[in-house]
Amino acid sequence: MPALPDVEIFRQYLDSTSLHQQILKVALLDRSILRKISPDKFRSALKGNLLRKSTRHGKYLFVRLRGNNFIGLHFGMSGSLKYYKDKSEMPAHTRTLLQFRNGYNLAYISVRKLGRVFATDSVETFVESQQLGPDALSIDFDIFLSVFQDRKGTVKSALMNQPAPAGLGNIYTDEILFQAGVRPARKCSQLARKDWETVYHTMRTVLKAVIKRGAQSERFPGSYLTPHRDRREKRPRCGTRLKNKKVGGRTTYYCPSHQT
DNA sequence: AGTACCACCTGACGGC
DNA sequence: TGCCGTCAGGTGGTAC
Repeated sequence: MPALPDVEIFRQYLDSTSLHQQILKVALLDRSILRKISPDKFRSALKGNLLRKSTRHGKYLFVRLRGNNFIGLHFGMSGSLKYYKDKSEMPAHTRTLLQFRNGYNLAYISVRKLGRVFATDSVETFVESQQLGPDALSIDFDIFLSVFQDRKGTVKSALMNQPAPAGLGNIYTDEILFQAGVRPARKCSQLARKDWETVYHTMRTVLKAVIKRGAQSERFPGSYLTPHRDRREKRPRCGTRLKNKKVGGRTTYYCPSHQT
């Protein structure tokens, strides 16, 4: 699930469990998750160090170690963090593990190994090198509009395209468009400024609401689309059956009567 | 520039 | 029960 809201929850989780704790040991269980850093450098960067401050940009979580040393975490399609004490609680698919002085551990989990761990000495430089645009919760409307105005593809592809507002994934893009009343397959060129205003404000509202609910879909308001993304349970919302189809290569759900 | 397809991986699920 | 095909919330590459 790791799009912007999920990563924000991971960030808060990391803050509330692991910040300012001394790292005694680093276990790298699968080195294939590392990017732009060798296993030795990764271990030595963390060992004996503290996690000093966390920040998030889009779907990336950054943790400052000391000085200008940062670790960047990306969670792919199936990643998460877990803080636990007893060895027996180590989650399946833990790829790397920090052991703290207080006896607790922080596991970075990536089931499908699509997550990645980076090192960088500047978050700004890293964000540029990944060609990420402003974060979806930080971008202002004028920039937002300028990104989309001249695009030729569909609204959904444009929103999901990371250079634009960074952080939206498949699920939340559908949710935003559902609540904004815009069909995912509409062409960007068909939307007026007023429509983009609606999409923009809906994007902010949805992301904030989802974060407030811990990014757990079972806690989302009943009017949300997300809990009903299921091929077997296409639940109607306004008396109409939800449709699903591929848009931009991704499974997409929408309400044909409510979204135009 | 946009799109379509493949690849990276593992697990869950439906069909038979 | 078990095997098999398909699909999954992300990203990056290539080819048209």
